[in-house]
Amino acid sequence: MNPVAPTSVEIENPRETFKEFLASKGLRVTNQRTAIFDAAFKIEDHFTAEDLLDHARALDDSVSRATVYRSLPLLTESGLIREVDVGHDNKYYLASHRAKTFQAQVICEDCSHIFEVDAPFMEWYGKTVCDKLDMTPESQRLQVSAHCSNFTKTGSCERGGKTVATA
Amino acid sequence: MNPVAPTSVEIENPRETFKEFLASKGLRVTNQRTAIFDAAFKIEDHFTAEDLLDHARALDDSVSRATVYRSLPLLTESGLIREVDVGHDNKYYLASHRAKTFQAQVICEDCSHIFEVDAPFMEWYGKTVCDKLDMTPESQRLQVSAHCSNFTKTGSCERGGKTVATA
DNA sequence: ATTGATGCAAACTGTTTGCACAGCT
DNA sequence: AGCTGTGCAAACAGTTTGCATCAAT
Repeated sequence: MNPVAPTSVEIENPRETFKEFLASKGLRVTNQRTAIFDAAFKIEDHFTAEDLLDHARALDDSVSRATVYRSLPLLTESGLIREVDVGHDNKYYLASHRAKTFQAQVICEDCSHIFEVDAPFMEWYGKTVCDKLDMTPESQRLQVSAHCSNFTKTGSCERGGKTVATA
Repeated sequence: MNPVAPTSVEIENPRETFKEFLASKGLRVTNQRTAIFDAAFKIEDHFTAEDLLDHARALDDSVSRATVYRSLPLLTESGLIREVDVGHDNKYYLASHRAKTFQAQVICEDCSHIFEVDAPFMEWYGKTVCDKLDMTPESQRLQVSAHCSNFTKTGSCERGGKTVATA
């Protein structure tokens, strides 16, 4: 559909990839880490640390909050989970296979829903601006806060559970 | 220089404007509120709540942390101060007369310095994307995290105190 | 004189950390 | 056995709030 859409990195065996990542850093593959990873990879939406704790506990009830917080940096470092900083109260995360490389977020002010939309030009923009400042771009993010016209009318902006919109 | 640069709203008498804002909401003009506003308007850089407390106390040492936090929403509501959410640990603010309407931020990962740069296309982008989702854009922000090549070489990326760069 | 605004300190939220114990390898 | 990873609870940072007092209108 979109001829220049950024490609999402599709990983064959993500869990194995995670284990390899741990091994490569000399870290152990524990039940908790596996449960946390499995949970994170399975959640279809953007999630918070607390959400992740809930889901991970459903898989292994020995998982503690501390371990979730200690694992999150590992997950993001491995590239399998990405941090989506909306600037709101707490941080959000999203499994990488649900997001493409350069995407912007549209945050619904009414229901807090986060839509991921393609924004391939972001890379170019970051480079252009950084060149002028003699800097090297590391990452960029583009976020639009918006109101759902559906919500304003009907008082609800549920979109049938569709979370990752490719507008 | 820039033919389509967004214009910064220049206010003749900002302190008076703030007083009028307070009056219009039936709020009292207190010494503390005035001190906090004066401090905020005078700070040349992006500032945190704590920075503002320091500066406000220099003008009126009776100002408390609680009042600063209680005043910040007033300042942003009045439009005289704007919130610049960098997603980092704490929130940053900036006097509106130091920022233009559509600007992006380049955040130096090395010294945490925030550069404001023109990004007039943001408005267009927000509208375009929101149309597709049947939403109404409220605000948009574009942020680039970057490394300062100067810092990497010399271990310092002070740019002569220049904070608001118009790249 | 009213009634809103303030300072203080305690509460709160999200996250991090010290410590003793559990469990990989 | 040795040492990493864990759960627990306490610590932490930034922000919010309840309450008695203070001061703008």
